[in-house]
Amino acid sequence: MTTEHARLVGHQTETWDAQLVPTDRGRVRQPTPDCPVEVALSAISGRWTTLVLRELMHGPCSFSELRDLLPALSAKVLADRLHGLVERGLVVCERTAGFPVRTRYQLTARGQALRPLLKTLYEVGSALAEGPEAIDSPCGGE
Amino acid sequence: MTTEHARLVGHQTETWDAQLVPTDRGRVRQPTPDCPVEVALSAISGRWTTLVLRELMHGPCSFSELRDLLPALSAKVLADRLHGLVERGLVVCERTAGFPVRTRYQLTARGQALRPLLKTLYEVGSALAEGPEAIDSPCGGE
DNA sequence: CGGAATCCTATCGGATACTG
DNA sequence: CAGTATCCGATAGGATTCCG
Repeated sequence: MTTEHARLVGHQTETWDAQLVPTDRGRVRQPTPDCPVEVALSAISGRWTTLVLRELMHGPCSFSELRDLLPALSAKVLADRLHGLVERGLVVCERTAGFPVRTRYQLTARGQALRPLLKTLYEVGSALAEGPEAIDSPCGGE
Repeated sequence: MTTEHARLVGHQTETWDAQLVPTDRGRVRQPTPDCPVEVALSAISGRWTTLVLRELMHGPCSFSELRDLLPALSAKVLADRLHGLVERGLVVCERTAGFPVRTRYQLTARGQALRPLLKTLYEVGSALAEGPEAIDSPCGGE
């Protein structure tokens, strides 16, 4: 009875895993935008986003530097990603006045907060990749 | 010069952040399927997936139980998600022989490996949600 | 240099209806 | 109960071309 789920949904008494859902914000039955998990997911959403973030974690970059670091990423998609990141306050962009224009994309403090997430993605992904001993599960079956 | 990036890409000497990219598998310039980060991302990819995983983390569920727990999730999408998870060896499905048919979706050991990821998503998402003190960044600008 | 504009295809996810 | 089948609108994201 240790991991029993008393999830009699139609009727009160719902227990939540304190590790997965520590606060009320996570007690959702739909992918609502204000659920912390959704917030984090949308921060890294979109193809190439984690790679762009990885480069920026390393230090500020100009548009072209990012293009050089990720040659297969098209200008349009890079601009899309960058705009999304700026929109969410994860990155700031500074531009020089002169010509040719120079840009400087840089993580904000909030953007830096994504570091542990990238780290965990890597760790968990590594664990999944190396261990194809799938099939059986020691879950808490009754 | 502590966090300088000696990323002279066109020419050798690339340094990698040992925390973000500890192994060769992550030294990629594109979203390749075998990069650990991509492996983890594809494990949780798709709308509703993290919610389905959350329920399964709590214990095995039948198809209908999942539908009750996530009422706004359509049968089609739930089936899609479940199939994807089974395909990747994160979940197993058992069915009773009799009638009516009963199912039992359960996380595998690999599926359980996603727990720390869900936890981190929640934590990082919470940090982002509560701290809109965006703008300035104490990054390692030169 | 640093993009924006346009176009085009693939896939996603939701609604609805039906089946073993 | 546990799905499948079909349809369909909305994006995502890549290629290409042009602009300040």
